[in-house]
Amino acid sequence: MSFSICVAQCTDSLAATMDDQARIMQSIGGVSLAGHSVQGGMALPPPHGHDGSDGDGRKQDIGDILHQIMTITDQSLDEAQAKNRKHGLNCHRMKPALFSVLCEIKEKTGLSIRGSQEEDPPDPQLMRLDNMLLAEGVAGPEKGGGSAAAAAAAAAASGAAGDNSIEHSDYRAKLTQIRQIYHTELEKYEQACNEFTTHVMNLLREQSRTRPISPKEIERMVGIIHRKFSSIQMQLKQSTCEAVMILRSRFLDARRKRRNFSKQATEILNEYFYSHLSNPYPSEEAKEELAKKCSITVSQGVGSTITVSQVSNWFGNKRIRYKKNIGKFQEEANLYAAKTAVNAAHAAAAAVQNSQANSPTTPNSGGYSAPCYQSDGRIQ
DNA sequence: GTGCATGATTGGTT
DNA sequence: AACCAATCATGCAC
Repeated sequence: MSFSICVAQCTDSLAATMDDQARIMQSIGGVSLAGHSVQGGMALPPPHGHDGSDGDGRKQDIGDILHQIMTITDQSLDEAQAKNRKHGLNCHRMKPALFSVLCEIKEKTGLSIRGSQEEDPPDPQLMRLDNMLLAEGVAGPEKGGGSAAAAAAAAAASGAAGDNSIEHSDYRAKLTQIRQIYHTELEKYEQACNEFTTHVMNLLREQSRTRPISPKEIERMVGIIHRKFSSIQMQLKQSTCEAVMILRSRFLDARRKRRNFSKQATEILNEYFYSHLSNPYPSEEAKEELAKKCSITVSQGVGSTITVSQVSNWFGNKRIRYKKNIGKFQEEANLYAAKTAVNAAHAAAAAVQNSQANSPTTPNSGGYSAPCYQSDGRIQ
């Protein structure tokens, strides 16, 4: 975000303070100081003129110091001449007293922006953002403990415990990513704020040697800087909230999105379906078994995990679609019938190896049986 | 872009 | 609660 803007704005504030300084000098130009009228800044008597008397000497002191202040303020501080004057000013015996008076006048003339000095009531929008970030687990202590990766891994490891566990783990992983970015940025801003505050404070302290700057003024400046940075932080919070909202909506929408099962998973389901065509209603245990089997292919890097309810959906869809158009599925049915037959044959061969009962297996012995449909089309 | 395949959802039925 | 049937919405081959 715009760190440079903040810096620019703070620098503006500094420039404004410098303007204030000039105005003060003008305003006190006609003020009677130590009983003597001092004309406008630049129309001061020459700094080194002497008229002999002690009183006049003191007047001369004040006039001298004021003149130096004005010259330094108007000119570049880099100039060698200004350096000399600065040095002269610093060593001037009247300087502390005059600066103290100038600071007092500055405070009294109301140049301090009292309104902004007052403690602002907490911004309701900021509070909303904070509450949301806290509720979403972005701000505040980390939920559930452990790292994001660990949390995601734990969620994934729980497998088919919940239908949305995988999506949920994805959601949590992404949320943690947002959280990390948020905290990193926040830390960066705080660091930048501290650095900038220190820099400005040093600058003001340095300047306070050449122009009257009260500690209150420095405090105010720090306040201004902090406000600027907190407004940037609010932008960060807002962006984070938006990111969370987008993530949420995507997560919810994702429920409706579908991904095709892997070829292996479909094969497993089809094998079961066609080998149980007379009663293609797997029990809860069978569904769990199938879901497990299908999900194993995931660990081999294929497709995504399949839940029990997905297996139920698949069988529901398959039954209705098979029934609607048996002809279309005939080829597929024959294919899987042959497949299961071969499997069964292998199994049988392994079981009764070298057995005398080595009769050839019929295609249907593998479990394939013609479906029995009632007159209304219902699968029996 | 279009049409088909397919996983998910919804409302009704048993 | 499980299932059916219709429908939605996306994936994918062409």
